[in-house]
Amino acid sequence: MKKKTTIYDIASKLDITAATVSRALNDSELISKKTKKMVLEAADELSYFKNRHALALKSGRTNQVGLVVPFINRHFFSNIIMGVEEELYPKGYQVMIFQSNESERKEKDIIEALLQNQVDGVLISVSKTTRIKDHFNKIIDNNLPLIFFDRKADIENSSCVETDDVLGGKIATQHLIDQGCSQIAYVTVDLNLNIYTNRFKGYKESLKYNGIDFRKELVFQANSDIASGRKVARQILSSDANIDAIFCSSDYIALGVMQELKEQNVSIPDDVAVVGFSNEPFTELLDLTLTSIEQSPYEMGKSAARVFLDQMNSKNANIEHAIKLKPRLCI
Amino acid sequence: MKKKTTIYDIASKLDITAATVSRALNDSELISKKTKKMVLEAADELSYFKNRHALALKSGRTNQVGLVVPFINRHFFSNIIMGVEEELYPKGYQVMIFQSNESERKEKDIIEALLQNQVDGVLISVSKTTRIKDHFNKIIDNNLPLIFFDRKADIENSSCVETDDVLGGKIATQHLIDQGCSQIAYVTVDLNLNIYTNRFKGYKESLKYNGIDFRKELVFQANSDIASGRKVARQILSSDANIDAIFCSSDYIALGVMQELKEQNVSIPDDVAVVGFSNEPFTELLDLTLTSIEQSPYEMGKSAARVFLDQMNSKNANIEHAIKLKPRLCI
DNA sequence: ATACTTTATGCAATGGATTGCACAATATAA
DNA sequence: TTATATTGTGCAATCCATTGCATAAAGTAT
Repeated sequence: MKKKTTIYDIASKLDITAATVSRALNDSELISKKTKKMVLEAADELSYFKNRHALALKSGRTNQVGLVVPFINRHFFSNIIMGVEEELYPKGYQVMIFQSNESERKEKDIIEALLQNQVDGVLISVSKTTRIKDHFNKIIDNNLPLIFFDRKADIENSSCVETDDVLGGKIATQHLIDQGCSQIAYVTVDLNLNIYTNRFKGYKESLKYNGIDFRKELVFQANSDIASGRKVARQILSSDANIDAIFCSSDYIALGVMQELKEQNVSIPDDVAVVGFSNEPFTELLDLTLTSIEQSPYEMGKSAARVFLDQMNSKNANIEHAIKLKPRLCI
Repeated sequence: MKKKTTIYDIASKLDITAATVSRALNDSELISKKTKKMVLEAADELSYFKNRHALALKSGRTNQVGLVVPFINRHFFSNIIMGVEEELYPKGYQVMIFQSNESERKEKDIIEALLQNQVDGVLISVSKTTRIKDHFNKIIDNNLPLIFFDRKADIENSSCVETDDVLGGKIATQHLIDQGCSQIAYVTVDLNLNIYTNRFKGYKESLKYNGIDFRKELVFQANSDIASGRKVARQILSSDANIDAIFCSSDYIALGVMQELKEQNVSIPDDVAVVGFSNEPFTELLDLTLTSIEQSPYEMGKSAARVFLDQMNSKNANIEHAIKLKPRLCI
C-alpha cells in the first residue's frame, strides 16, 4: 500500500526543498555536485519516477502523439506503426496507438480523447465510413499538427503522406498490357476512399495511353476480402466480356479471384493474368505467386513521422506537407 | 494560435467561479439548473474539453491501462488487443498499446513510461528475451494490478490468463494417435517460454497415457517461422526415425513443414499427419487444410481485461487470479 | 578584514480541475 | 415579520514538477 514517491518525499528526506531536488534531477548547472549525487541516490532508493501528468500540466507538452488506424492487425497498418515508432521513439515521443475499426463514431471518440490527453500531434488514416470533419478541424483549431497517411480527408492546414496510387494503378495496368493483355477487368473497392479512386484513375489513364478503350462493363465492385474476390471471379467468368486479365485493387480480392480461377481450371497467367495491390505478406505463404504493387508502409510511417517532427520544429510556419511515395511492382 | 480553453475561461465569461463551472460540468446536484445550462452552453461555445492531466494529477487515477505485446501484427496478439479493448472501452478505460519487439530493453522502457504515466494497471505478454524482473516488481510495488496473458513471468501478487497449453498439447497428440499415428515428431520453439514447455509436457503426457514410449530423437527445435519449418521437415525426412506424424508447436512451422512435405511428394495426412498450434488465420487462405489448436485470443483478451476490472474493484484484497482457458481442436 | 563576485539554495507562483467548508441567498415554517 | 431550513456559490487547498527572482553562503580580490 505504498504511496507514490514525489520530489517532496526526496526533499524532506534530505532536508532540502523540492526545487533543489527538481534541479538535481534535471541535471541543472546551478546545483552542487554533492547535492546532485545525494538526490540521485535518494531518488533511486525511494524508486522515484516523474509524474508525466504534472509535467504535462506545467509545460503544456506531453511528448505523446496519437496514431489512429482503422485496424492494427492489417499488415499494411502495423508496418506503418512500426515506421512511425522507429522514427519517433528515439526523439522521446511516445506513440499512442488506436484503432477506429472503420467506425466514424469511434474515430471521433478517439480524437476527443487524444485532445483531452493534450497530445502534441495526431497521425491518422481515416476510417472508411467517416463523412464528418469536425473532429479533424478541432485538432487544427488547437493548433496541433495533423498528418494523414494513406487515407486522407480534405482539411486545411493538415499534411498528408500517401502512395502515388494513380501511378500504382498505371504501373499495374501497364504490366498487364506488357504481358499482352488488353481486355483488363478492374475490381474496385469503396470508391469513397481516395486511394481506390486514384488507382482506378491510373488504370484508365494507362489504358488511354496505350490506345485501349475503357469499357465500363469491365469494372466490378467488391469488398476487400477473399470471399468477395471469389464472387467477383465467378461474375467475371460468367460475363460475356472476353477478359484476359484482372486488376484487383486489393490483395485479398486478388487471392479470392485466384482461388476461384484455379478451381475452375483457368490457368494463371496464361488464360487470365492477375495483379493485386498492397503486396500483403500472405503472398509469400502461398504456393501461387501473385504479382502485386508494393507500397512500403514502413517507409510511409517513417515519412509521416518526419513530417510531424518538421511541423513541431517550426511551429509558427503553417507548412502543409504533401508527400507522395512511389509504389513498386513486385512480381 | 488559440489557447486551450479552461474552466476559468468559462467562469470569467459567465462571471462565476471555476468551482461552480466544475460542478456544472460534472453534473453535481448542488447546482441550479439555470447555471448548469449556462455553463454547458458556454463550454460548447468555447469548445472546451477536460484536461486529463489535471484530472490525473488531482485524482491519482488516469483511467488508462497499459497493454504490452511482443508484436501487434500477429493475429494472436491483435485479437487479444481487440478483446481487451472490447471489455475496457465501455468501462471508460483507455487502452495504451505498446509492442516490445521481443526486446527486454524495450519492455523495460515501456513499463517505465507506463509508470510515469500513472496507468491504473498493466496487462502484458512478456517478451521472449526477458530474464530480469525488476520492472514487473516495480508495478507491484506501486500497488497496481499486473496481469500477464499467454506468456507470464513468476511475480508475486500478479495474475495471469493463459491457455491450458498442457491440455492443448495433449489434445493435439491424442488427435494424431486417434488417427493411428504412433511415431510422432515434436517440433518445439524456445523452451524458455512457459507456453512451449507446457505444450511439450502435454505431448509427453499424452504419449504416456497411450502407452507410447517417448523418444528424445523425435524432438526437433525450430523458430516460429516458415523457413524454419521447411528446414525441420527436411531434417525429419532425412532422419532414419520412421515418423508418421508431426506435431508443430506453431502454425508457421506447420506451414513450412507442409510446404516442404508437399514438394517432396509426401502425402498429408496419409504418409505423415501434421498438426499445428494457434489456428492462425492464414490457414483459411490456403488450399491445404491444417489441423490446429484454436486458442481464442479474443476471449483471452476479454478474460484478462475482466481480471483487471476485478482487481480494480477490490483494491485492498490481494487477489491473485490464475485463469486457464481451454483450447480446442480445429480440423 | 571589508567589499564584491560567484554559486547554491529557498520561496512562491504556475498549470487545470476537484472538493470540504463556509457563507450568502432564497424558500419555508412559525 | 422573524427564525429556520434549504440550496446554490465562493474560497482556498490540493495533486506534482518547474522556474524566475530573491537571498544566503561561500569564494576572491583588495
